[in-house]
Amino acid sequence: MNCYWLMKSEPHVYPWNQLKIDGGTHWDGVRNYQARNIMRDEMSVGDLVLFYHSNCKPPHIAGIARVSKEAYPDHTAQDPGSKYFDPKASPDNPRWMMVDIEPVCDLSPVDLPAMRMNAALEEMALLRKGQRLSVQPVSETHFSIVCNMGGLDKIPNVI
DNA sequence: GCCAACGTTGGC
DNA sequence: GCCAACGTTGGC
Repeated sequence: MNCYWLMKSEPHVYPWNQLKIDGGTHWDGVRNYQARNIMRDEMSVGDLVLFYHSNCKPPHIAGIARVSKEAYPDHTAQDPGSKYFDPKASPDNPRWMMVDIEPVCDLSPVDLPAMRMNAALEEMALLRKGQRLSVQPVSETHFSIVCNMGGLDKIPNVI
């Protein structure tokens, strides 16, 4: 079972700094089945997450988070006032799930061009053409390399 | 702002 | 179950 992930957020929607201020958050609003299935079926408490800022210049990984709660129904799907409302979601069939994450440590930003220039990251899902998944698996090797590029000597030890 | 690459929807 | 139309993502 994979233990390393990458999750995307647009900094003007929910930036890394906000996660640090909040001390943790529920990852609501994922409306893609593949991403949902990863959260629902594969993520465990303690798994580490690269927190990626998309849709900014340059896109970059800003920090490391950890999964602090396993998947449970995303209540925003059943809230007509939410922009994530889904009329097909119900208490019987919540349809969408989320996990909780909390910050672990900062990285000095690892930006996308730098990652593209690193041949060892060539196979990383994030760098593959057309890859849009907002929640994606990362191999331990790739995770470790990104940690190094972000100024850490190794993957942080987290329970 | 453009647009390629996806994913989803819904008529048939 | 096919697939055209449409919507979204997200780098550039």
